[in-house]
Amino acid sequence: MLILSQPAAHLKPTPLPGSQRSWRPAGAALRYTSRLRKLCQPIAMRASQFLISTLKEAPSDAEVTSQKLMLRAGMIKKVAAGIYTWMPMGLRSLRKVEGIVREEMNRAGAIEVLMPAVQPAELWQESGRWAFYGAELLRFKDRHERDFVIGPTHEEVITDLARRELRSYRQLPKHFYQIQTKFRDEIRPRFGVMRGREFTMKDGYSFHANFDDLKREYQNMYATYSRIFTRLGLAFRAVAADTGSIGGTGSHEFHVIAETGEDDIAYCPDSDYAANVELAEALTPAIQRPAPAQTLVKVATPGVKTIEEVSAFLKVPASATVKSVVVEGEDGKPVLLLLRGDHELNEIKAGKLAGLKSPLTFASAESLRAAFGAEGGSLGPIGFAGRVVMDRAVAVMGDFVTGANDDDHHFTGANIGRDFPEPDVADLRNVVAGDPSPDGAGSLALCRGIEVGHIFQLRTKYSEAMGCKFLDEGGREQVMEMGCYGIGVSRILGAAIEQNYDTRGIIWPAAIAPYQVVICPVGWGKSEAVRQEAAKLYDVLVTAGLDVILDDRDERPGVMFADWELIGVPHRITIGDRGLKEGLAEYQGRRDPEATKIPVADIAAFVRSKVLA
RNA sequence: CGGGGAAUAGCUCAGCCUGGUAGAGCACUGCGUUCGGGACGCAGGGGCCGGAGGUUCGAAUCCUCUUUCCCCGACCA
Repeated sequence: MLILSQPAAHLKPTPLPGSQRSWRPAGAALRYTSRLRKLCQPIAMRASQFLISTLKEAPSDAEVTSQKLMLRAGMIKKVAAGIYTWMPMGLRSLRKVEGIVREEMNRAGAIEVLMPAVQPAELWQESGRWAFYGAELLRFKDRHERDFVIGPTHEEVITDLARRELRSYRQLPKHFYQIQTKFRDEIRPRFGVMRGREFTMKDGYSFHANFDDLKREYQNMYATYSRIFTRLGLAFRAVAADTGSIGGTGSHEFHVIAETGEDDIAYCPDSDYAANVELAEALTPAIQRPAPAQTLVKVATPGVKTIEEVSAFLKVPASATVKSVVVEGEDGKPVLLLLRGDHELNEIKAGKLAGLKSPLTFASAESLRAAFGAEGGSLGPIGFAGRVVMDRAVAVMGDFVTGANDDDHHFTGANIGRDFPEPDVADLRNVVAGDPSPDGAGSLALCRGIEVGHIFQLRTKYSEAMGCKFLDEGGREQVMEMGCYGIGVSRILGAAIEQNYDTRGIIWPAAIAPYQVVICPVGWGKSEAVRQEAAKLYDVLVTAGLDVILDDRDERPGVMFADWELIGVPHRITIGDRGLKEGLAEYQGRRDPEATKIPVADIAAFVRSKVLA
């Protein structure tokens, strides 16, 4: 009914899929070869056949640059919190990252497998992680009421595979990897693909007859990861890391350096040293503790609680104050930790102190009152009878300010030894910029990083728990040594953008741009000459093996330029009547301030050299 | 988990206080004019105003519940 009511002019013949628009240059031969190439070279594309879905405004819930740009460029679409569809444009980049990772993993001697995303609970119960892993592990039951999980990682499945398949030292070492979708039910998914719940990860697991061989493979992966991130065109740093909840010893994280990173990294500009701030050692200062010069004075500090307030009220720098942190000991008694006022407690380091409750637990207000006779904000070591541990930086302080264990009072001129007993000394704080590098090569600087890779020496944590054993040369049964190696494939795209963008949009590193080259014909719909030149150039570049897209949407130049700059294609060629009259085309690299005029006859070779550069 | 905010067209938002059957910009469709940096005019299509209940003659608007999303916090003496 609707159709019948429409004027006949609205009824146009529907073009067949893949058919050319009527104004495409005629000629059976050209059409034939072009279609043939399309089959042989599926990477090349005409924009009118592709899906370009750019947005002028980013959805309001997007927070960080990479997320906004990926949404605006139409690379991803949000489906639920932390869950995205990869749009055609984004998928091309994702596949390129996967391709590089796969190539280098294969080159390094690892072999690819594909494990299930859904895993039976039994395996997780066997490793002990069913109970240990929290709500991040998405669990569900099937119709038979059997428990399953959606895999956040695959140690259990691969160890199960290895114990079934590998029985002899002759079969070792083996390194299996996969590129696969993981699910972690993050408390607060954010930053688009950088902290999604569903994400693509390359995870590899190696099995060895002895520790030395594990260490050899660890080095192999260290080198492989460095090669991968170099090929991806990212500025990165390998940092020594805490082994965290996964367990094991020996671990490096690979971080892409970016302002918006979620991790703090301490590195030495003068050496290779780099470590997660949580792990970087704060050395003992190379100075002696000064002799006491002031007398101990108790001063009223009404309403003054925080270090900033104390510092402002008494007009002393925060570095001349000592702050008190009270945690619970194994026996439930409070333990006082002393830190310089301007330093932060490192809970990982503190948690490793002997005799403390694990995990590290801060004392309650009631127990503070009972043990110190004062509230938080007025606590200090003087007069406290329990155990006290001070940071290395505190150990060299004299004449400092600290809480008086009396509400609204502080001491000035406090000194260790004279005013309270000499406490134990430990490394309790986060390093700060300017601290000496632990490798002695200079001083530390801090930066933010996005973790895109992680390598672990797992040792026998899982093989032991799950009975993954082999027979050695002597016929003795031994537990395998294991390593595991992860790369956040989808996160890499977000990280790459955080590192490479401008006001116009994304600036993809060449290796992972969805297309290498875009041809923008100005006046496609009305100029036969433009169509011919553009189509010819397109065919030449496709034949040359370049990853090229021809923007035949017949949009105005401003729209085309804005779209492709947003999408971040590295190389753009503009062809228009104006230039053709003089035999010229234009080339503009994504980072170039303006276009360069190049003779039409040379443009293909010119672009080719740019792409290969 | 605690606290705050939001939910209206594909996207960004207005309307809500002071109830009266829903708007703008961008996007989309048609026609015309334009045509080298996100064009213009005219004419259109598109929303059970997150869901459920209540108050009312009448609810996007007021009330209750619910769902979803977002933000902040979870180092502090």
